[in-house]
Amino acid sequence: MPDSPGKDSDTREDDNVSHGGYFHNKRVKQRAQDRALQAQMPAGSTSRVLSGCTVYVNGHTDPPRLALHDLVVRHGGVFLHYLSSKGAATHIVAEHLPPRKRVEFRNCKVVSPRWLLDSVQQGRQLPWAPYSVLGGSALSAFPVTSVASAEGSTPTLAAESSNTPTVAAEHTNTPTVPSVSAPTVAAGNSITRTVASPTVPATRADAPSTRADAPAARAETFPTVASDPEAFLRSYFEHSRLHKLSEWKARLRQEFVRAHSAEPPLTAPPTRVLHIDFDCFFATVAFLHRDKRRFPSLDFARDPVAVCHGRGSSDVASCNYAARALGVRNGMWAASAQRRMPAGTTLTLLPYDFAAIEAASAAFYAVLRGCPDFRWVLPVSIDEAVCVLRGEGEDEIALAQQLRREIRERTGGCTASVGIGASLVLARLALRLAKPDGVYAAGGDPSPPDSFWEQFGVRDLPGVGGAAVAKLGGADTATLSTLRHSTTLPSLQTQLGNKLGGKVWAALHGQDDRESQRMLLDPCAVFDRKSVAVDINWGIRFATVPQVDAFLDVCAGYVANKLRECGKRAGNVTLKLHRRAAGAPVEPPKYLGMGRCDAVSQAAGLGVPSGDVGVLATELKALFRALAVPVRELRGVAVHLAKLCGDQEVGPRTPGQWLGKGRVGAGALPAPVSTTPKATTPKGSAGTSAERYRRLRVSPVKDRAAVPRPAASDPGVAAFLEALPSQLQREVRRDLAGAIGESGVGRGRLRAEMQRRAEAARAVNAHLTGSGGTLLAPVRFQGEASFKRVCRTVEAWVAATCSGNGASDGPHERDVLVFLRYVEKLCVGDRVHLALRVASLVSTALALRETSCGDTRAYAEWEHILVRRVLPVLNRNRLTFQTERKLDVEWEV
DNA sequence: TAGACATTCCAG
DNA sequence: CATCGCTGGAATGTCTA
Repeated sequence: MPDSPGKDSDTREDDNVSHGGYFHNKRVKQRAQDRALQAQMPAGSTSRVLSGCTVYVNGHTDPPRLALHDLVVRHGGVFLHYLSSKGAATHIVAEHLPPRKRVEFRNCKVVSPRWLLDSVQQGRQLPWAPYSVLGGSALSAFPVTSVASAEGSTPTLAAESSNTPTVAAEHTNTPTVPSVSAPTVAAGNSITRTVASPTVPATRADAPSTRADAPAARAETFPTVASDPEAFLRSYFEHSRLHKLSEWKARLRQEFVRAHSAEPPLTAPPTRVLHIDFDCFFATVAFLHRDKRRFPSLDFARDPVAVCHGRGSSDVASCNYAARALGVRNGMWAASAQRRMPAGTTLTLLPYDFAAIEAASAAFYAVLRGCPDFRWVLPVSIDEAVCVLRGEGEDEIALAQQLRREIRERTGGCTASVGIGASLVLARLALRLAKPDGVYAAGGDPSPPDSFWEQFGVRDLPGVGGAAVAKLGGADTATLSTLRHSTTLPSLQTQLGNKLGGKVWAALHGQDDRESQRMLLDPCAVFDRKSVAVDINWGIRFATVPQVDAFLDVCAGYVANKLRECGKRAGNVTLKLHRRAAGAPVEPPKYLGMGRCDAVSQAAGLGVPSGDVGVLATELKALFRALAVPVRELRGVAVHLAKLCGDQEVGPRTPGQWLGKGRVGAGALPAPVSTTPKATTPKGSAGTSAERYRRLRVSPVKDRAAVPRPAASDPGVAAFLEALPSQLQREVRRDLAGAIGESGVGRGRLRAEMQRRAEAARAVNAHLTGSGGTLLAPVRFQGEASFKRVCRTVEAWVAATCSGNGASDGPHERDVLVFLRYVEKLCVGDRVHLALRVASLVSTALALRETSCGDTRAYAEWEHILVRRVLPVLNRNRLTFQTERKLDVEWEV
């Protein structure tokens, strides 16, 4: 196969289309893998016979799955490792199907492996019907729409219809899920799922659209992280209350900043604030929007009601006051809540109604924002706001009652309560007394009387949670009244820490601490986003490293999109993983929950602030390998981006923001490190380590100036190194430090470090050898498939080409081509980290060589190869390398 | 001693 | 059938230059 530059042009187009989208196209990568595979095969053994076929293999087959993969790819087809939706494959290959699968795939072309073999043998795609595993008769064809959307660029349709003329036009609009019988069902696009009704009665179908035949709909397969990370995340977030809560809050804050950023901060804290929120919001909304035929006589005031997804280990998101009176609490599991019901009483479980919640919240905020008495309406959450009154003297209670009335009317019956006070903390405490469905104004001068404080415990104070109560040593039974007389500021600070101690002390005197006051004085500064994150700690179950990589790609896409939406870039990325705790059961009590876990995290500075998916994805994969959590033990994945700055602020020419710091332009070639002014070296590990690296590299060379060198290559290896993900940079530097005998690592840490690296090595090894279940074909270098041995070969090669006495000119062109090809295959074959590893290996080996012998010709030659030839290969893959640093390097060179 | 990073806690 | 355990921000502890 020719190495023509345009050979993956269609991939690039796909990339462009998907760039900036919520999730990027996984298929592109699969195809790239397969193309790489095909490129490795001898030219005579390939064909285009299966062109247009997208094949999924179900269950055990003869020949086995791997052989079929090979066959399909070899003959121009697309092989799916897993089935994201039934529309994704044109053919499902199986020997036989269990009954359940027969139902699931009853509208698909399910063929025996023989169909593939015979088609290839005869050199054309044979009719599939005679090979049908389901009996072949009168099967409806594959939905044309889904086939078309699955592969935009391949002429699938033509190939399909020529073989199966029965794909009649009548099917054009057949939905994938056959059970949606009513044509009036709203175009709920994406995945149709049967919403399990958590309600006690066994009857189903509470969903807004009525389904005549729900049981058939149940055959729908649900996306899992491993099988379809993108669909999993989308579906998960559509159903996660905590995700919604966070998302809504972020949106409200952003809207606030947009509307008020022009206004100056207040100079003095306001004297009166009003804290307002809905009573048991989710439960109220769920009740108001319940299926009235199923719950005709439900009485919200008397009957206990809770909102949750299921009935066992499902969290109670919200419950009404009748349920609370019986001991039900938010966050409790549904089964546990049920158990608290006295005999004869049942807890009614209602499903979430997120759309209705959003609508009610919109009405709520509309009422508040429309009130002329408020200087500011500060959003706290979807159902809660702090309103800052313009002045004093209004009739606060009357105002509050008026607002509550309007809110109830405009939300169709949601009640809200209002607490009023001279500070945030007093308004909040007052709100507690106001609930449910009331108003309370905290009075008293300068602070409320003991009778007010008597009604609270420490747990009622903002900022005081379980941990703080534990630190107070069971003081949770004391009322705030006794506490304010019995404690002192120093004792609180000893017990709770400086900040929280001070905060509690202030609260006991009816005042807000500095931190809380900031929200009143300069809300825009407080609401301005300082970090971006995605956390997934439910449903995380992986079997192989590539599955995790694919999920990290999705996460990177998600946070990158968030960054773009708020117009920011990140300077720092953290990967946080939850790992099943030793001794914890493999499957925890909560369905697909994380169970008992240990948390680990590692951060990486990006050097140049970035919002690029590729940069983020690369860093995340590197961090994942550094953390070395065995894939099967993973129970949670979180990505946090910090050190945000506006995306305008990162002009490509901002001096001092680049990694090298000293490198400002091609003309300003490296001043000796010793003379680099300290002040221009910004803080940041990348910068300081880079300095160290350069010092290390440069020092032992004597007569450098005497050798004519291309000006560009002077910062060569350093530039190359800096363009690597920070994790790898760190490793390379550690290697260097170790080799030179520099001991920058403490004793205890060293051991932990060794252990971690051993584990990381095992993880990578598992990935390589396929023992983790990877289906990737081996990539060979000089016939060698073992990465370890390839590394040794490469090292020896570098050594041989510049170990000379000054006579060596560097490597042979032929060898360089072979090496480049190897790196390229690694990249395309989804093993970027290995590509990076082997490339950094060369630079390390080189740096070591250079410090020990002065073979400058060969060294310069190698630098040239690294920077001008290897780096571009790495850069070519959008999702695997770092486009922005690439610019840096190219501009430099 | 400042700062970077890891970890913990809280809220809704 | 399950079930959807998020996320931003502050504070504190620890290590290093």
